[in-house]
Amino acid sequence: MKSLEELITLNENLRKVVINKVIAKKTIIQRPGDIITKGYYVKKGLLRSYFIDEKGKEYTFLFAPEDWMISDIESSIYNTPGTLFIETLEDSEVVIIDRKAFQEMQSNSKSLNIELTKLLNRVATLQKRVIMLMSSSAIDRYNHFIETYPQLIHRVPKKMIASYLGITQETLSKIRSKQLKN
Amino acid sequence: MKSLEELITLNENLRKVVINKVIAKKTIIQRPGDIITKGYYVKKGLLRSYFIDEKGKEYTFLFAPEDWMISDIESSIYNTPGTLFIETLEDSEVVIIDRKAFQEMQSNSKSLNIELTKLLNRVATLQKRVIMLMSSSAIDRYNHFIETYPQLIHRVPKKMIASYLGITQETLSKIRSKQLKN
DNA sequence: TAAAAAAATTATCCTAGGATAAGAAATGAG
DNA sequence: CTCATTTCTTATCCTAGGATAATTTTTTTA
Repeated sequence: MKSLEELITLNENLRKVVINKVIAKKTIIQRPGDIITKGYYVKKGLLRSYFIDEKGKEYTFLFAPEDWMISDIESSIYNTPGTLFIETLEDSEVVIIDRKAFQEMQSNSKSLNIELTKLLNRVATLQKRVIMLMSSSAIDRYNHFIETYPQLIHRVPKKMIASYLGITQETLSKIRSKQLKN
Repeated sequence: MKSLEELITLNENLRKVVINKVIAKKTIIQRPGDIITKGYYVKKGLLRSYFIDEKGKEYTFLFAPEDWMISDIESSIYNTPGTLFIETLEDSEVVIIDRKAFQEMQSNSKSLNIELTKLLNRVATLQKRVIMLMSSSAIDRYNHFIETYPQLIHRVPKKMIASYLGITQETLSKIRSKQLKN
């Protein structure tokens, strides 16, 4: 497969939606709350995305060394404020891709665009799941599950819900009985 | 946005790569080791994907009620044996989409296809990450990290690696010093 | 509708990894 | 080169959640 570099050089349209940039190390290039439609392709150096929870604890979401992409997918799909910081860990050269412009560029295949949207949704869901697994206690994960899938609690055996949350069914039982008392 | 249903009815090409099926509850429709290019869109009922680790412990990866998609993405990108079971939890009606045929159908936009591949890779990466977070101990996660990103250990502060693995930097220190002794 | 199988609960005991704290080592800035 | 800041390590103590096992409840099947 051709590198992004080569592709950009070759493709007339692509060159229009793409910007090259050199960024010094320890620069925060994106913050939670920003509404972003940008993705960053790393030509040289090292970027990192991370988030900070209410208690101020920091969680690294992704490292992006050479030839990786990094972005806050959730935000770029839904045009909602992002949740991630993105920063350079080393002096870096990146290609900035404006996803909006990119997507507008080719609306020729309807079904493919729908497939793309589905996939983006999937990435966003998994992104949230990883964040949950890293930062939340079993109780918080359970509560979040109930909010997100209120119907499923009645349709799915508890032990499978436990196995989705990454806890044992015994622990899930503890949590539920404790919650009933309050 | 139109439902998949409507789209299929409207689109001549789409109808060729798509099969409707009714499946009884508790049927396993896919197993680890299968080489799969299929995705399942749930019209009615409830599917679940899960995996089983070496110790026989079961982890639910995803629930798919009405209007969800479910598939083992990793396998369908790389044409490698899959890692997930997929089963019906209720009597279900699904639309089976052959991803290979689907993708061959529209190779018109090169750059879009590349974008698609990138995204699929991203989903696969996140899928593995979720599986790691749910099923592995801190030590295993650390070892896996080193194997996957051998260079990064030297380029990234330890505390950021800890925050990527979902552990504290003190615990990472414990792990590392224990490993040096062996 | 009875018997068997599977799922859920509860209690006890245990361990991986968190929190806290304090010192050592490394990095950075003037 | 030196002082200050950040990172890393080590030790102690503690807690969320796992493992095990026994009992109850629900579901399945004959």
